[in-house]
Amino acid sequence: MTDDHRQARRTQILDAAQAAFAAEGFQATGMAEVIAASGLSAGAVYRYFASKDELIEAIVDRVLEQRAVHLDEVLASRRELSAAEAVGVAVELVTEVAESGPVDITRLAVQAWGEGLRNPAVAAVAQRVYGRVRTYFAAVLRREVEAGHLPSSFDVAAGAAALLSVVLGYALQRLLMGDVDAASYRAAVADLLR
Amino acid sequence: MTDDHRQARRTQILDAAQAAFAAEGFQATGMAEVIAASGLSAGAVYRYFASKDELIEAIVDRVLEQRAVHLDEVLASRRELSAAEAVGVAVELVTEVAESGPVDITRLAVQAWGEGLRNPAVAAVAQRVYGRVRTYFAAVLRREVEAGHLPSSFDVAAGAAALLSVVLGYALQRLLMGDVDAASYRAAVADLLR
Amino acid sequence: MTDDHRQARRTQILDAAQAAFAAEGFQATGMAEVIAASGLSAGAVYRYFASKDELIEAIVDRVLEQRAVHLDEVLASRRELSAAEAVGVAVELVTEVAESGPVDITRLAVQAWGEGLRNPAVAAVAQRVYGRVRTYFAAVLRREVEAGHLPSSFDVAAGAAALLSVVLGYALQRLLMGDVDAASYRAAVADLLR
Amino acid sequence: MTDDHRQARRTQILDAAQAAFAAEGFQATGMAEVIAASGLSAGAVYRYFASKDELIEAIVDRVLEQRAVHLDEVLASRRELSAAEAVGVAVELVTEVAESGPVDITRLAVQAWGEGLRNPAVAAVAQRVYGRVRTYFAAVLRREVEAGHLPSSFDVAAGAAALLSVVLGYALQRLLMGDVDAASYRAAVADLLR
DNA sequence: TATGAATGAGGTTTCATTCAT
DNA sequence: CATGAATGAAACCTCATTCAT
Repeated sequence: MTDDHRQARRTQILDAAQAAFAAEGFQATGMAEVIAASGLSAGAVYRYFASKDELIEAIVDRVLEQRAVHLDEVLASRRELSAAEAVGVAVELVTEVAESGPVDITRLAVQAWGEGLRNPAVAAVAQRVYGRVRTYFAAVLRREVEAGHLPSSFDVAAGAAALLSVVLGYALQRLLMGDVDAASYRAAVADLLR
Repeated sequence: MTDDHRQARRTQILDAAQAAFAAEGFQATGMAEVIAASGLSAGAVYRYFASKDELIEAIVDRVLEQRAVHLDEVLASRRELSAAEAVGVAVELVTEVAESGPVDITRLAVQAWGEGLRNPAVAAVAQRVYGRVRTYFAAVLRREVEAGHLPSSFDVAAGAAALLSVVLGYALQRLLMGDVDAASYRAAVADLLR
Repeated sequence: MTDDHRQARRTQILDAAQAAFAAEGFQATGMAEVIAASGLSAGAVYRYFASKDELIEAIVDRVLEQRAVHLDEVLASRRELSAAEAVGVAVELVTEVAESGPVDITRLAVQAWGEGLRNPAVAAVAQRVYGRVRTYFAAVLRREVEAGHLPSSFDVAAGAAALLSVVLGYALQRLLMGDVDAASYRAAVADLLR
Repeated sequence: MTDDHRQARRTQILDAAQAAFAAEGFQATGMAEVIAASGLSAGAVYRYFASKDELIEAIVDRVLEQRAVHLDEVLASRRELSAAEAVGVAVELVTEVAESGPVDITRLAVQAWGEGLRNPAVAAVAQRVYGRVRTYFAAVLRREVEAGHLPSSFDVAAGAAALLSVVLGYALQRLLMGDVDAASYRAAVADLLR
């Protein structure tokens, strides 16, 4: 059959798996749940993904990649942001993604972190995608150095990691602590970064 | 038997479980592995922990609690820290803990985050412990507001969440990305916070 | 379509199945392997053989029948053989068949024996074909009795079974033990039968 | 628990598996059938045999080994047999074993031959046990050579293989053809070997 | 109190076969 | 006539947990 069909089926399965894995994590979710949620048969699911691990990797890749692409798009439309603004945009995006759709996809990211500690393929995906986000933050920080807002000795790469922390930490605390408000968080970050 | 004995056995089991869970995560680690690592029998382990979930909860509680206590102690000895210094101390503590001992306990924290999304008891532990850390950061920030380094409108609670993000994000990126250096990270955070 | 076409397709499938089944046995070989080896689609294979069992039966029938026909031809050209010579010719034929072609078809015979124990249709094929071979051996032995080389009380049918054993046992030991030489075996059999 | 217990359980499982595999062959028999026949749970069976393959190997080993030991004992009590007598004894033993017990164990031997073609461990067992039987037949034949009943040029190893063929071929035809009588077969073999 | 053998439901994956296109 | 995607029962095996000793 056509490649379109293949993509459609993979998407159908990934959508189902995304919801299932987001709810319970990768290891605690059985393939039976994914299969039932997909509306397909076990055989059909295994035609498109050779194993649960392959499915997990595809899910992580898709979710993280989509978020990064999303961030790229938003940032491309908003030029010359300050560090505080860039982080704020990312925080806003996390919030929007979390609240859109039937399941909160940001839960998957947290699950992916744990999975990445035991599955090198998942770790590689995280490194690639988060690396790209850090590269963007690094560019923003470089401009801040050039503008004299940060010392010339400033380590842009380490700073980018710190900004990424602020974003990932927001996503985590939003889910785990449940008491973080996007607007307050953004405002506080802006104040902290001057 | 005596309560001492009971505590000794629980510690023995928790130590074994800590190493096993840190390596592979909670769900992917079998009780058989924990039991073998503990040097006890299945029956003995189940005498002290009624279920795997109870064991997980105890592990998470102990690990997070120990870290918070550790942080308390260090901070109690270093009065009147700035926000940057407080975060720096926490980052340093994460690094020390990670590099001490045969297994990197910070891996457990990341696994606990994922587990907390599906297990309310684990989430409660995280909320309690991370809440305490945030309370400390809030106190630090309050001093910064009083000193005029931050506007009087500054939301200390949200700011404390952001500082916690910087610490947790460091622990995460250290494990998952593998390219974050504690000293550079601390320096960059100090520069970013002025 | 024409009957020729049908025969061509069946042969194409049987050739593929023969190789696959010879390698791994009937039960351990999946239809997927047969289908892939045949170069046809699953649907096509099932158009010509209603089930795996039917395919197995057809394979066994073809292979055993071909061997028996082959033996008939060779024996028809060599009249008035002694028992030792007849067995020797059969042993030679087994060796030639085993060593000709990309896969050793004699492996299929051994697999067919096991299959015959659970599949009456396969057993029936074996009974028919091996029965024919025994009939031929019986004729040879009858001549030996008439020539006075064997007592008149000699049970020709049982003797034929024994001679068949010598041939089948050769095929088996050649495959399973791997240390039987056709020439030595023939010579030893000739000596044993005087 | 004690080693006795372990042996008892293994025997219990092997007995059940023996019956199940004899009926349907190794590949066509599901572990569920073996487990049900054993009266144990799945987990218990897998405590004593790590995999189906390991169980198959243990079954083949036990069955072939028991037959060889049995043959050794019978032959040890009957010294100075002729080749015809030795084969006769073996044929008799095959018949007795086949007819004793609730399932015909000789079926397992035929299944083991097919399995040996795809499973090297099974082939190794067959080589070892049948090799021992051939060694015994070789000793018998050596005596026949020394007694002048066979030429001094006689290849005892090849001759032993031929005698083994007569025994294995009897077992096979008894099962597959169903029309071989032990007494007639033995008499015919005796006549053929003079 | 401690053991570890036993449980059996549930895990992931494969398989012969069908049928809409 | 031919395709190959889809089926879903069944395959092998693991697992958290229990309980007789």
